[in-house]
Amino acid sequence: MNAQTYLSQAIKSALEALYSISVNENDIALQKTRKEFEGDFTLVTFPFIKQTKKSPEQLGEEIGKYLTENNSQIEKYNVVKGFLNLYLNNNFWIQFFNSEINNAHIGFKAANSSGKTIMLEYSSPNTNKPLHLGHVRNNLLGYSVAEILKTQGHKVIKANIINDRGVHICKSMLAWQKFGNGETPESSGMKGDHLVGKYYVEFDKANKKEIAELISQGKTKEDAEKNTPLILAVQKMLRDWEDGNAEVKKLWETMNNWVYDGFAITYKNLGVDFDKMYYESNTYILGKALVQEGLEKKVFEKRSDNSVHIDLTADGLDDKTLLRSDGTSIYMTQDLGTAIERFKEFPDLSQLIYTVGNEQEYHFKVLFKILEKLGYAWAKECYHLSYGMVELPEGKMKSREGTVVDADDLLKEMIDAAAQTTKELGKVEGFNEDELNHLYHLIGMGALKYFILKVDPIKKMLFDPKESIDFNGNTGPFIQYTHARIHSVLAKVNFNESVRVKETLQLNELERELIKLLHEFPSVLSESAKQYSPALTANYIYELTKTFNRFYHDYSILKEENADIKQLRLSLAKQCASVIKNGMNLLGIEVPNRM
RNA sequence: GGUCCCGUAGCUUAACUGGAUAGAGCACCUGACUACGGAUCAGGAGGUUGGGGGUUCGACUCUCUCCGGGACCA
Repeated sequence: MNAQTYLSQAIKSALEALYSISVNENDIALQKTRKEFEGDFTLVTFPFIKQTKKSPEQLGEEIGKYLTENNSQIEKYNVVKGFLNLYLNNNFWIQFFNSEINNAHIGFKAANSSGKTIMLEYSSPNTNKPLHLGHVRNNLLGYSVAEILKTQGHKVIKANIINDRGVHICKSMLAWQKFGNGETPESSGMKGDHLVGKYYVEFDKANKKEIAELISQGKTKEDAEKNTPLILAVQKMLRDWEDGNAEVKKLWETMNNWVYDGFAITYKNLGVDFDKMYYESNTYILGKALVQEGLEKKVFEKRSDNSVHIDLTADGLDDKTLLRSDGTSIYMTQDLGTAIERFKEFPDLSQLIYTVGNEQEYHFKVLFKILEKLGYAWAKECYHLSYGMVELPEGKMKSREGTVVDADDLLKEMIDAAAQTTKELGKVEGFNEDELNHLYHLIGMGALKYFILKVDPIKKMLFDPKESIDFNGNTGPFIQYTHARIHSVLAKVNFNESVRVKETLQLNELERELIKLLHEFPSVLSESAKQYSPALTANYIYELTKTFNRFYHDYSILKEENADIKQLRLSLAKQCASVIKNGMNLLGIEVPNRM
């Protein structure tokens, strides 16, 4: 049984027996005992002083005495001010450990056992330029949260909606037409997304010249920006696209396909995947039907100029336009239509999660509110997985100032750094070329992913390339190294993994600590899922790893003479390695057996 | 003008739903068993949790206000 449950129940009966007060088990504040005190869990007694009219210390003493006398597994207690520290006996922890001894996935609930289906949308790039550092955080976060949700028995559909239409891609197309001379990824040797991105930049450059030209002819800046020949041509191209002009569509398809080929490589290197791809060119029309629906339900109103609105001022939001007077639609309208469509497409869907940066918080607040007003019960299950911006030591990334960190460049740098360190340390004799490359990739990505995911998603994070390449301390490679070291120990012996540990064994303080940490993993996972935070999982693995390293340093596993203790240590090492591996996998990180 | 997020050691960060002396890593200083893998381990120094008020047995956490950084809506 879970230790907190066991203790809560015991405390509940103690309170009833001693003071005839009845409390809800959830109101019993149990926390891990801090390291400087002796104990496993601590009961805070302050909440009960009013009802019992006793001092916190007295309560602690009385409850502690009762608990140790009436519960065989509670061995001893001590009281410090209003804190009652409870110490479970070895037997309790060994029983727990034995119960999990053959479990290769401690803390994981059976796949699809919750009956809940969640669609988690992430990545969602535009097709006019390659992915950058900001997308990397999005991708890692989305992937990891999806994997963490699966551990709770949810069925998760990873979705990616690609913004493949609009002015942005037309800019690349037009510039390519004008200046490209038929250049292709094959002819240039450039990755497709980078090639298309190059023309997006070309467009911007050429357009700036035209703006300057117009201004020198006496136009205002504002006027000039709207009326350059290039801008007018792009607008025409967009209209042609919407009218289904065959030539434009063909170019559009060709260039988008270059981009998809490029993205596929980046996704593969990042190790992220999707169950469902959506393309905005297929879904942007869905908004139109939605507007009709909203008008019929009298949730939206049509103004005299034919524009459609919803007034959300009563909800502390604004008056939101959903259809402009000229009939052109708006992101919000598309997003509404798309959300509704998804619940039609997957009738068993219970939740929709959007992984999008925090600059869109307002957008999603409005989106969910409107869905609610339209009467969709699932609206309250929609969730914006919001995350902070990634900043560089020199400040924000700005594409105009060329300070954007390209995803592909970044991955390569990380992998190169991993290769260099690995070579310096020289521990990989016997690896062939493929194995080496795989190892470098795994370490480089481990460093990058851990660096990004260990930070609370909501916070903006600073990305210092120098620091991310550090492989010591609280880093991915540190954890990977520990795994490799455990593996190396286990590889040296034959031991029967399913032999249960002798229940009368005395545990030393670190063995005990490690078992307690393993016991904690299930609740870390459920909390991680509840908070949509891979950071909780990351920090836990680090804690486990650090504790294991201390244990490894202080005690010998293989040279232990007592066979029972040796068996315990081997099993313990094996389960620690397993939790480290499973936990890291949830962050999208592989762990090696050697490095 | 309105709404929202963030502020913790020099730097990067943690703290479970309000609990004990605010934990780590990097950098800096000092050490470690004739190494089950030193990408390791131990110790030192480093904090008025942006400032001030409030709520209470107790506040990094809740609340008000101000300062600073950022975002969004017209």
